[in-house]
Amino acid sequence: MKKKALRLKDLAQLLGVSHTTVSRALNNHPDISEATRERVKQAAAALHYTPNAMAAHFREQRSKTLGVIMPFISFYFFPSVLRSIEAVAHANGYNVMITQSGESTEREAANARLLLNNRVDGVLASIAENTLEIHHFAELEEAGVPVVYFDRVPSQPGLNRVVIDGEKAAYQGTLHLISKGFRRLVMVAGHPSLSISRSRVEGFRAALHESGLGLGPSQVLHASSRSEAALLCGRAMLGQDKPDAFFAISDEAMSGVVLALAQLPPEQSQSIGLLCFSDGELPALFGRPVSYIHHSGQLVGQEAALLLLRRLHHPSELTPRTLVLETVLREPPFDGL
Amino acid sequence: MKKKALRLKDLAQLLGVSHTTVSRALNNHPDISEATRERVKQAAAALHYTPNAMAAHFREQRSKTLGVIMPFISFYFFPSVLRSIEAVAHANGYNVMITQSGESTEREAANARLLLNNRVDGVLASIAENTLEIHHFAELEEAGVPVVYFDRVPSQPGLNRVVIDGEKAAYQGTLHLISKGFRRLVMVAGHPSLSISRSRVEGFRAALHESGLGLGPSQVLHASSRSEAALLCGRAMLGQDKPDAFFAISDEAMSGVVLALAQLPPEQSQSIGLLCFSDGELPALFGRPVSYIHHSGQLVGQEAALLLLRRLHHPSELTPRTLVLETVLREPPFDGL
DNA sequence: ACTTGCATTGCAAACGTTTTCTAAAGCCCC
DNA sequence: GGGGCTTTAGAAAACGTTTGCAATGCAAGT
Repeated sequence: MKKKALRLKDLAQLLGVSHTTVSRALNNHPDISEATRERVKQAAAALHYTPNAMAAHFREQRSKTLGVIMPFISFYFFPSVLRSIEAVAHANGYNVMITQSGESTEREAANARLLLNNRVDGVLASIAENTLEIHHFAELEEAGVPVVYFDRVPSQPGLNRVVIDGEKAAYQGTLHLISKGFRRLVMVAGHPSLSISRSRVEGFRAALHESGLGLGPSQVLHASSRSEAALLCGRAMLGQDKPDAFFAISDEAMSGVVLALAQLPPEQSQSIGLLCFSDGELPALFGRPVSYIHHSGQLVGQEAALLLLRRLHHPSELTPRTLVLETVLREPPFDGL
Repeated sequence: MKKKALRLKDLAQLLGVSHTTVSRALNNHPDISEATRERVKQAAAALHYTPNAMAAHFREQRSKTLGVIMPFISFYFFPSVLRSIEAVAHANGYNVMITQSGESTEREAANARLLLNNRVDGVLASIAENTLEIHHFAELEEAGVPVVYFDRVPSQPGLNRVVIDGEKAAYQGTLHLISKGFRRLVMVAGHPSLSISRSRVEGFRAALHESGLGLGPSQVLHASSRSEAALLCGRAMLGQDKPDAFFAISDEAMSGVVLALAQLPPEQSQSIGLLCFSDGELPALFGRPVSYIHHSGQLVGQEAALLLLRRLHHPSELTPRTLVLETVLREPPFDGL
């Protein structure tokens, strides 16, 4: 089955030229005449020459590959990001190598090292819940591998990031809920050390304060999964000071809320206000009105990949930048099905 | 910023041994004494030696990388598959390189060629809607790169596949709906040339025939996206012979159904029976009872990756096999939130 | 003492490509 | 018709690792 692959040298021999010429012809080097170039390309196609990218990358000392580090390729958000990272990368001649940290800083560091060993040209990273030190990412930068963080970004200064203004969006979202008449708001956030949690909680807090409502002790729930969100939210609905609206920081958190509310009698749950940060696919499906702050994973991935490519192609532009994407609050009914 | 990376040779020089010895020590070659091995490893760690995997892979003529070809890293199903592929691959020392065909056979072929150029050790593939010829995959096998297909598999004989018995599951699911008293069933399928569509439609048809119901002309809808499913399903609900149950072949198709039903007055839609093939995350969220045939993307990815690894490690076991995974029909209420 | 065998280490080749440097060939112009 | 220039092509080096084989040193066997 496995026959020896045709090499540049073999192709050259068959054509009666040197392998140098073949290489140059295939790479459109200007030194090669139109005639030979065509002849070489035709032969390469006819004989199914398969260039060994490994050898080329090794020789060139760059892999033409972008590494990705994310917590999980979960059902929410990250797939959209990955999808557009892949699209942008391939459109620009780069491959994509993915790794998942599983929310473990240790595995995140191991992944960073793995990508470094594989000499990826750049890295796109969304950090794990517990990651505070970013020594493992600093090592990448020191080795000349630029890192662009997206969504879940570290708070250290001087980094390249693609984010939304979660604080502002949460602030506005909270005011929106208040303007709708809701008063006992509960935010369902993620792990407290995550920047996205912190900033959105801060926006929530600010809006409540400004509206004279203040932030009670149990008005922020921290849940790392859908089921945890459901649990905490269900528990909140059993207390005496029942929430009249939930503001979830992700599709996943909102899913938990919806699951919890489904356990309650309709008359108790139907008037509850719901708002979440979302990629936009899920809210229309919940079977009840859910407003959302559109946070496009597609856009995040695209911009992060483009920013990384820009850093790769113009290494001189060294000033780290944080790209803040726009968000829009959308209310049902959502058109276009 | 970018300083020259420490090489095996440099490390050897610093230690006063040959680079051969360093290589062997780091790879736990038995010929190296315990003492030197330790000394080398300590030095490597202390000096942050970063082995150049590109060079090693090139030399070994294998990339320790699995390639993945899928239509889209969409919101449904495929992320789960990818997630476990990544997990299994890394647990076994393999990297993962992903590509999306975007439902285009041409891009699928280009991706196959790309992966071949990159000398991936094996490929996991789920084919595009229109793919009938699999010449581009045959080329991989001819070059010694084994291919394992999952979920959307070609129908040619002699291939390695991981699938579910969609026909049987659809047959049983259809009988289930009939036993619940539904009579005017409509199946929402995908592109008609996809094997998963064909087999599930076949099971649907068989069950209808066996129950003496027969398959009317407009009882199978073919939709390639959520919005198309919603459109066709909404149109079906406007006809005179309104369906009383929908059987969707994916989470995505069911999402379309749910969106369409949400447009109708509750009294018209609430009694409609709903069943779909699903990864299991979505059905609980729809805000109305939806039964599903559990089709675990996680399991599919895991088994496909394991099968591929088995082929890589035991190339002698050449007989192609099709692994058929079990499915379970689940009905609400779903426990565990 | 000389050989045999074993444990440990080193030398050198090889993987397939790109690229720098050099050389040959063709051409123009004096 | 030869000097200098341009165009084209080749020779050789380099990228960093792994590995077959040779070499060394030492202990044990004869």
